[in-house]
Amino acid sequence: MENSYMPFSPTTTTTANTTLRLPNKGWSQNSGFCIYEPMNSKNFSSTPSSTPSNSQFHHPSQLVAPYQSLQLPHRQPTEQAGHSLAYLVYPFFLGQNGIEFGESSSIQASNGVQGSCFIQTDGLSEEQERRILDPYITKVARIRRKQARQRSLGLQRSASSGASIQVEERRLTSSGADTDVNNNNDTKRDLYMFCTPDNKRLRMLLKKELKNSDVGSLGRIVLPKKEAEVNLPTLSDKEGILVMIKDVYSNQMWTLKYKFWSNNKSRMYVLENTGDFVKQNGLEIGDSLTLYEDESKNLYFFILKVERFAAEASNNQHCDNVNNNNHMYLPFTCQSRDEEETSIELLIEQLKHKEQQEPNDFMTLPMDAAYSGRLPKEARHFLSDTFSSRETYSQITATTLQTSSTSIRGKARSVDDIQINFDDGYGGLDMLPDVSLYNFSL
DNA sequence: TGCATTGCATGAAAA
DNA sequence: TTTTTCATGCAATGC
Repeated sequence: MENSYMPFSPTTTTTANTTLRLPNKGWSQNSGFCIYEPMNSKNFSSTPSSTPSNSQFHHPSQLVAPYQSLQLPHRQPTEQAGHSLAYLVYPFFLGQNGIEFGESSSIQASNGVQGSCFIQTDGLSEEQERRILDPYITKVARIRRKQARQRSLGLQRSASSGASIQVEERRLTSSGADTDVNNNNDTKRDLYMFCTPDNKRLRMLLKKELKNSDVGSLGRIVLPKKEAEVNLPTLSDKEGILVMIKDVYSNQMWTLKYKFWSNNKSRMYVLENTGDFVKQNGLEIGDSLTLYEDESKNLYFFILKVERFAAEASNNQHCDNVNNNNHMYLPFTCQSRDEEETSIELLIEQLKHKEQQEPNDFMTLPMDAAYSGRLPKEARHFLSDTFSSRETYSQITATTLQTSSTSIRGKARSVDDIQINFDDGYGGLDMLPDVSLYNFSL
């Protein structure tokens, strides 16, 4: 007897073609999800399917040229009145006090759509201003960031540390601004730190850097045991179960078999029938496969082709709007406290006048310094409109860009843009970046 | 017989 | 040094 774990409804299998949809009109919330739906093994196939929708969300390979072979996290550009393009990256990383669109009346989604990941760029409201200045809020935000950072680093949350944070929050909330119940709800909710284009919250289950045997002809991907046992459905027998996994930013759905082999007194966990999955997604050694689940236990996957990203970026191909949050190019960074005090303005000046300036040079500095009032007006305006708290983002990165499509022997002919990334610092190097971009010409 | 698939065994690497 | 994990080799099996 074969079990399956497929919260996604398998009833809608039409075409494997990636469809396009608006971010605010994502997968149907009521598309007949069923949990642990039995599946006839004879009818099983790993053929991808996609949920039918009138979606117009752009697969990155269809949206922006640089992603045609990169399959980086998707960035949805949005025209903002009076500003440059801003980009959001999916799966979007959710800051605890940060990108909570639709939750704050002071932050309206653009296009008149509540709950979208797009942001209005009008001036600060009084409410926003109050929140920015409210030290209590920023303190809570700091604590929550600490929690998120610990989780994101993959640390097992010990009972003691968890308790201490709770105590600290309780102490803060004794004024009545919050309750233990809310804390618990928040803690549970905080596990879901990413967001799909249609605003489903995701939590990361496991990440696998693909090896030769994973992308070879065997059609199976070995999964890390610890994460599999903790985060994936428990397997009672060797038969395994069928799982339906959806691409984070396309509608493509795959049905794979999740099972284990006995290995001495232990187990090896594998995904099987991955041949077509690997082939169609063009997976190669070094690419990473990350599994997520949403709050309804639907499974999602995300592919990051790190090696090719590094290779292409280092060849200065299509550097526009490529973020470097993987910190692959780090010619220099702020080292001393004095340097950290450097304003964003000075940082940009240093980049501009750096000898032999090349694309992907970048510097970083803490958000506090960036927010010291010397931030360029446009960038500050953008920040204010985007984030409800100055504490939300802790680091700023300025990166030079090659904006000219012309290059000589792989080197940029000119570097005429600086891209500023606002990095919340939650994710460390291994997590998908939470990034918003602000570009302006030198 | 040959090829593909399955799952156990082995050993290197990491903890 | 020992234990555990995991990449992969390879024999058994099925078609």
